[in-house]
Amino acid sequence: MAVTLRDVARAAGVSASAVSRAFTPGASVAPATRSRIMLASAKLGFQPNRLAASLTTGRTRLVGIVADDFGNPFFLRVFDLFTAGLQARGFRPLLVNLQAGTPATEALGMLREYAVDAAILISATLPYGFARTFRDAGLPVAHCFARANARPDVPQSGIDDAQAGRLAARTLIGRGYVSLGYLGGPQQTQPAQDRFNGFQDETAKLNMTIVSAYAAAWSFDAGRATMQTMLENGPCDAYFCADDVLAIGAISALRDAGLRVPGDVGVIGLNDMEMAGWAGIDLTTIAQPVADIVAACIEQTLALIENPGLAAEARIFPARLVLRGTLRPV
Amino acid sequence: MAVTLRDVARAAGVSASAVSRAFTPGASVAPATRSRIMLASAKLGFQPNRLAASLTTGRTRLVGIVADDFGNPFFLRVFDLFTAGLQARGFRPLLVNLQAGTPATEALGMLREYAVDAAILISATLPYGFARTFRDAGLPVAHCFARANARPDVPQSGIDDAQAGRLAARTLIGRGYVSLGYLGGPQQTQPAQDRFNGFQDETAKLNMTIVSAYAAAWSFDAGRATMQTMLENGPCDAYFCADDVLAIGAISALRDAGLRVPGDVGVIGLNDMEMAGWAGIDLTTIAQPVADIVAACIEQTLALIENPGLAAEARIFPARLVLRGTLRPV
DNA sequence: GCGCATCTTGCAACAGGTTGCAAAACCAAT
DNA sequence: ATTGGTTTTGCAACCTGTTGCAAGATGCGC
Repeated sequence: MAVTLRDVARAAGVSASAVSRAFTPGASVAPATRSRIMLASAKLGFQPNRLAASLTTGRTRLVGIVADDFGNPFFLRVFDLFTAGLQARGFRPLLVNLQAGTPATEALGMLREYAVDAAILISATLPYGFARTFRDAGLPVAHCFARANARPDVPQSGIDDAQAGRLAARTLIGRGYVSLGYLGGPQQTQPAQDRFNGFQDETAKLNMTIVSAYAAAWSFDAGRATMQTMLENGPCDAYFCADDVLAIGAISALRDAGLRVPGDVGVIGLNDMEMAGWAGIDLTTIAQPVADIVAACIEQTLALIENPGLAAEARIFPARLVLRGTLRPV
Repeated sequence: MAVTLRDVARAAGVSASAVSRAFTPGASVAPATRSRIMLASAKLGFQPNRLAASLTTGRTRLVGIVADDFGNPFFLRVFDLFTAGLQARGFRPLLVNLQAGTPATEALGMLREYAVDAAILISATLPYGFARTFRDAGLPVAHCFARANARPDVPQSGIDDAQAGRLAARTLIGRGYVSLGYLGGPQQTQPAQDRFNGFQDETAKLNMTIVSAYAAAWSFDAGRATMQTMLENGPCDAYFCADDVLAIGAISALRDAGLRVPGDVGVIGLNDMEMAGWAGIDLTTIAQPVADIVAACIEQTLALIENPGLAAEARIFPARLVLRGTLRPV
């Protein structure tokens, strides 16, 4: 059915090797031969099969994208950047949509079946050993949005969650909020803990105590439900929510309880996803430089493919305050 | 580096064919032999290379997902459903992120290189001939969220946009709104036109005239900007926005102009994306049964792989009204 | 016109599986 | 034991490209 190398070879009156070389930049072919081959290819509609080529070259130019949070709108931008970025560099993304609890070995298997050149883990919630399973199997792997770690097991990129937490605390303190609350994502996830730690470090300097709670998921509903529970003991002056969606859910609960934001209570989120800036939401938040983080991750991944022995490095970017309308003025 | 069939064959003391058959359900292997092979495979960590297999079987179990709108949060859910659905049936999604204006032949080339078994177009904005280019090249293809068409060129699934438009009109008319406006997405896209046509059909029955405008993209900013322009001639009683994100942008413009929603002006959107239900947005909208649409599309695609001669069929689902807080009570 | 260096080309082996075919092994019945 | 039928197995060819090697072609300087 499909046109093969040998069909073209026959049509152009050359050997199969010649056709292969015509499609390999820098290979030894006479210009006249090459153009004759290209002509025949165009006429027959030939397109080299990269998978067949991968058998000998050992490269598929396929990169596995492993993600487990398709609920958070923040990730749409991330997928866009990853897929476009890989595509621009001649790689094609193969998606693995991790259902909660899929073991690492199974995800690994799904990718090895297709001989991907590398895998990228896009997740803040994946357990710690996940990336290591991939690396130990000899598959180049990078972890995006992982916990900041000066000496990581695999290349990683993201923000320093503790720094983001400190920034949130300083921002709230600077506005004169006194009793502070923290609303995190699932407790077993690193970002939820690290953001809390940074937040607490800064408040502890002033001997402030903070209340905290962890939502069951990084979602609107979980944020809303958790805030409702927190409110049973009365509201704080302001809350740091470890994620924008969580923050929006929390605000919904606050307003339902008759509290005005920012009139009665301040809220600051994290991520600066697109809709944080939408009217009706207008959320003050801490931004991750997503484009930089993704670009760094792609760079790390491709470097690792070139040189599998490369030492793992952490690319950590600063988080940045984005002021909108959910905190009172200074 | 990687463990191959022959390594396992050697370890298990059988031929390569035996190993291949051990991994092929229903193939002729003695149970004892199979378990010996499986044991050896497990010990060596062997995993069949599906790409190598595809050379002889002609099947990669790869499905190309072609999408061009990573800006609309609605699509995150769609990606989730597609990737999970394909995965559950043993297919792996290969993503093509279409930049505006990428010609169909180029997208096709990216997929043929990897010998995908089929392609799925996920887009309401792709030009009409796109899918046909794929089909004419002999690649099974289905189009999700395409224009409802009783006799389509390729299998398609989605809602009947005209019906959705009629539903919007009837809803607004039923609430007593008199002067009505339509805010569509990019004018050259089918859904923007068809939703308008349905909307107009219904209003024409009552001899109402409607004002209409088309946004430059299916985005918040475009919706907001277009509504600002529309307001120069004074507001309508209510607007039907052909997409939720557009509607949210439009509401932002209305409120900025000092108009209350739903006090002064009513707004109804389309899609019922998750955040339409969030507090602070609370958008009345028309829902597409996304899960059904995606499931139908996957089904159609896999059926087409099995039987490439299958006649193209349109699976059209009814759109449904979701009442929230942006229309005045009846 | 010759010799030598450089290009170009085809052959054949190979990458990692699959599969038609025929031989070998097995089983039960005579 | 022998026969006939069914299973199981291995051989070898094949899927589509790539690549080392050596032979053939070309070009250049003298």
